[in-house]
Amino acid sequence: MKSNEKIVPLDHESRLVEDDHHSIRLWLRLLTCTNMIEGALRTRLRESFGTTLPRFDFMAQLAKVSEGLTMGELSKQMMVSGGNVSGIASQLESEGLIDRAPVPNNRRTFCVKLTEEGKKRFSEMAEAHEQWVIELLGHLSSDDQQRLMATLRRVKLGIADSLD
Amino acid sequence: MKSNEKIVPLDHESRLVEDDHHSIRLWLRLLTCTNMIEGALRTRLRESFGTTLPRFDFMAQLAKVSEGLTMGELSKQMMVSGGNVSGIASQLESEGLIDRAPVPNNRRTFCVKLTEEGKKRFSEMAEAHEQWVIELLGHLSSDDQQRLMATLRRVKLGIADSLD
DNA sequence: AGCAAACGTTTTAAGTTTAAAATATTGAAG
DNA sequence: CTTCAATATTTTAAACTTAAAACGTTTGCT
Repeated sequence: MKSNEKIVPLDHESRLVEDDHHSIRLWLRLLTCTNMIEGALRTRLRESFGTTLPRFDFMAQLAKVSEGLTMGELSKQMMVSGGNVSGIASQLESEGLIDRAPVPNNRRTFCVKLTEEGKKRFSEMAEAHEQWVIELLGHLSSDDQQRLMATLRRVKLGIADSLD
Repeated sequence: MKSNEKIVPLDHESRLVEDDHHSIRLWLRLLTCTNMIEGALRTRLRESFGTTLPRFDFMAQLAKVSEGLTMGELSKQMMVSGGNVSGIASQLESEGLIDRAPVPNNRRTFCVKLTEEGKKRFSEMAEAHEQWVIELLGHLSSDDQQRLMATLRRVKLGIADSLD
């Protein structure tokens, strides 16, 4: 069974088992919510702008930082593999939306930035994207949003913690 | 800017704008949490059992329902495209973990079930999976878990609502 | 200087995912 | 009975994703 390597009074143990199932259900619900939002955003990005979520995310990271980012930083921010950002970058570069500039004292890295065209295209998409997210999450009360934000912060820190 | 098609007193409007950003930040945090958990589970499933998250999810859906499911039901439950379950099903079938049986009065659909071997393999994985999820989420207090569950329920319903 | 380990990125191979087109079956209306 | 729309699934093409290997670069150590 589960969590029974420790011997505990029965009601405590059954409580533990209940909590265990709660963790799974919580995870599945979290996943469902994320999938629903992701799906809605993907569909709309495609229909409205003919682009994809990963391309949008890539550009969003760059838009936040005017100095540009290295491929490694992008990979970390986006939480995807290095090879992944590499592929998306080639596409965006060939479309003239980003620019890879060499860095003075390090020939291994690039400084990736949005081009002017890239900034323009991104800002068009970003406004629509923000409205979509508000449409999807804005029905929550301000209090709910704040509490959720705080709880997810604890989730995030707890996970980081349990991954050493 | 944003949300300013209505004219409202300035402090209300700036409050609105703040809430807007909160929605985006909330979405990004939700996504981060989900990605972290998904990544951890994927890595462990691969290292411990040489399988993948989608294959595990597919089997998990079947394990919940002894009568079996059709491909369409699986697709809906897993919230992925039909073509996707189709591909995963062929793999699992060729490995002898699931079984596709024709349905009496409808030659279009299959009834997909776990084989005995599939049930055995799944139950081994399920226990480890549950422990991993508890490890990742169990640090939240029981109260936090319950509140989070309730709030995510509202999120889910609100999204379903805003998608018509 | 020479060399090994670490770093940053790209490439590769295998697999996942999607949207859309294709296929096959059912049901219903004329 | 025939045809046409709806249903259930599979196939296809393009894109994304990962882990691991390969590559060039940097850094530190002797």
